[in-house]
Amino acid sequence: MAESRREQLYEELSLESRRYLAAYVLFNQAIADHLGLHPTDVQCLSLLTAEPGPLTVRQIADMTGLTTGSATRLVDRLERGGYVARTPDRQDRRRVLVTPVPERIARVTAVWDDLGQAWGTLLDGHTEDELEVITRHMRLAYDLSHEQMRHLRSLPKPD
Amino acid sequence: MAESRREQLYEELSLESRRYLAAYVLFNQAIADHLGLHPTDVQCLSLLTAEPGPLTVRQIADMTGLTTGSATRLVDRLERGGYVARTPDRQDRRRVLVTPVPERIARVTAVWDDLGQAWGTLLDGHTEDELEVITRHMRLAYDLSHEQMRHLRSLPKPD
DNA sequence: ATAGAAACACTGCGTCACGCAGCAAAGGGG
DNA sequence: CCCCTTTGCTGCGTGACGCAGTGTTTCTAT
Repeated sequence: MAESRREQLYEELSLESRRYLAAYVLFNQAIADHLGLHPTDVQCLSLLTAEPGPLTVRQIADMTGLTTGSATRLVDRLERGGYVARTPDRQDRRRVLVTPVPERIARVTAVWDDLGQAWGTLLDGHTEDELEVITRHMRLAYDLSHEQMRHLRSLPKPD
Repeated sequence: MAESRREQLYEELSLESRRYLAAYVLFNQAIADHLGLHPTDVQCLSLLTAEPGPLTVRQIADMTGLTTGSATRLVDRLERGGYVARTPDRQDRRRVLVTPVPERIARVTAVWDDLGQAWGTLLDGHTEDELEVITRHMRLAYDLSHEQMRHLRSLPKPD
C-alpha cells in the first residue's frame, strides 16, 4: 500500500532530521570549544558573515533570540576578542552597527572552509536536481518554522 | 557553464542550511519558552523520545555534549518536573536508566504534533523520491558532522 | 582470587551567560 | 512642543554549566 509507504518515509525523515539537528548543535559546540568561544558567539558570527552588510545590536538580538541586554554583552565579548567592531550609525544615531573584522574572522572561516571542503565532496554526490530539492525543502522548513514560532508565541503558556 | 551553475547551487544550499539551522535553534527556544523549560531540556526530551529504549545518564551526556555532572543536573530538573523517571539498571548496577513519563511527555509531544501536522502538509508537497533525497542527505550530513567532530577534537586549539 | 584500573553517577564549588528592570539618548507623530 | 516608541547600555540576581573529587560497581590482569 502506497499510504504506509509514505508514512514510513515521513517517519524516517522525522527521525533523521532530529538526528541531523542534534548533530548540528554538537557540531557548533565543538567549533566553539575549538576556538575558545561560546556556541552563541559562533552562531552570531555565522549570521554576521552570512549577511552582506553590518547588523545592529537589535537585529542580532532578534536573530539569536536573546534580549537586547544579552546581545550587548555578546557583542562586548566578540569586540573584546577582536572579532567585530562597533560603528555608530550616521542615519540613526541610536543604532550601533556591528561589523566583522576580516583578519580575526579568518580564523573561524578557516575552520569552516576546512570542513566545507569535505562538505563539498558530500555535495558532489548529488545531482543538480537533488540539490535544488534539498535547498527548497530547507527554505520551506525555514518559512514554516518562523510561522510556527509566531503561532507559538501567541498561545498562552500551559502552566 | 555548468560549473558555475553547480557553484551557485552549493552557495545557495550553504546559505539556506545556515538559515535553516538558525531557525531551528530559535524554534527550539520558542518551544522551551512555551513549556517553561530550557532549550537543553527540550533537546534531551527530543532525544529520549526518539530512542526506543531508555537512556543512561552517560548517553544523555554524550548526545547533548554535556559533562556527566551537568547531565545529572539535567535529569534532576526533568525528574523534578515529572517528565522522566530514574530506574536502576539490574544488569549494571552503576548505571541509572532514564525513562520518559508518557503522561507528562504528552504535553511536549502535543506541541510537536500540532506543529507536525503543518509539517505534514509541507511534506505532502514532496514526491517520494524527493523525500528519500532529503532523508539521505541528512543522514550523510549527520555522518560527516560526527566525523568532523572527531577530527576537530583531535586538533590542537589555536590559542 | 585478588589487587588495580576503569566506568558510572553524583555532589560542592566557582564562573559566567542570561533575563529582567531601569536608564539616557535619539527618532517619529500629534 | 510634548508624548510615545525605539535603541543600546548597565546593575542585579538567578541558575546552567564545567571542573574536580567521592563512593560504588564492573572489568582486567597477573
